[in-house]
Amino acid sequence: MVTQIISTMETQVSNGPTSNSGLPNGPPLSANGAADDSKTNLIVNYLPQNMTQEEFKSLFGSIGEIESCKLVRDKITGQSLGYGFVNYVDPNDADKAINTLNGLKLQMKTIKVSYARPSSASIRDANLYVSGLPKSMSQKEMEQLFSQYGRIITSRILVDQVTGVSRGVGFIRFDKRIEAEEAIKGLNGQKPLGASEPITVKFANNPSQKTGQALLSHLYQTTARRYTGPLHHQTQRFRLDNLLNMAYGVKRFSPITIDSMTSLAGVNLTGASSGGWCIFVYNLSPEADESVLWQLFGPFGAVTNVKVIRDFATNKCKGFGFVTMTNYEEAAMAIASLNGYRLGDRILQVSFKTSKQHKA
DNA sequence: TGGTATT
Repeated sequence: MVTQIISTMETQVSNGPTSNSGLPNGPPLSANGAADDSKTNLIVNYLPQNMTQEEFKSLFGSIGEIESCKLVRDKITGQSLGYGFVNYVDPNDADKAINTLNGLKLQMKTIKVSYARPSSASIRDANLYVSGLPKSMSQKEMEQLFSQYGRIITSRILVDQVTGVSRGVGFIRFDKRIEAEEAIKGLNGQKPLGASEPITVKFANNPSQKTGQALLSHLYQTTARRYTGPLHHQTQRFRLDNLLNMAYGVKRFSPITIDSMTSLAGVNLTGASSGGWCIFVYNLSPEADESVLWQLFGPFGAVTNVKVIRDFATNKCKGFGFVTMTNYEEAAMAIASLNGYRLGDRILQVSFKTSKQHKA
């Protein structure tokens, strides 16, 4: 398992050689001679911690041809930093990826897909740590306070995990480092309007001063998770309820693109394993595409691949597809939850793939 | 001082 992790640490996926900038048919060039990928290059934020480069490429490759993509990882530990870049060949596919994958729920996360800003030193280290905020101040109010110094990319107020009350601590990421510097000059030690205490504004700690212990802990968890065998049925059902609540929140039968949950069928335990657990999904509509499979199965855990089987002549879905999931527990829960599930006007049949599936 | 927004 350690070997597997290390072998993917420096993986980069790219189709074709480095572009011949400036040659006929090469990419468009901006004024300074750099390739202009502003219409094709996307940044993807809030990825699940355990998503791999291969899963990342598979998800975004389902939209269109990828020029290159990279899941950004910690240089030392190899752990995902939770974001990545996808550069498409066709600007239309970049636009399509934003429209179809932005907001996609994967496990506990809702991913964000947007155009990447041109890479530049001026946009680095622009994240601020703010403390001493009035507990009553909302994220919106905090943004209003800081927006006079520049364009805010993200903001967050930390809350008590139990009560949900503000801890008076937050983060503000500006578009440009100089904007962050100006905000420190203007707001550090100042009292917001109506506040009784001054706030502290400084640059946020750079993430990732990971210790060797953190690396070992990560490797241990990764290794331990792979060999979990079948669970007792009761345990499975309990875990299923928990997972649905985690994935879908209180309205657990109403995920974004799914209109109703009609049944929770039993788990078919006959599936085989090799490089993951292959799941057979039957009764998809002719219009079904890969994104629907990502949306259906993504919330249940690590999905490494999805495939809609299409008719060669018409390119319409032949009514079925396959999903590969890494972990047995997650695959079993996805099957238990999605078998019998009504998608549009169709009742899905979902099971582990068997060698004689067509007889069903 | 969190979850991870510039390769």
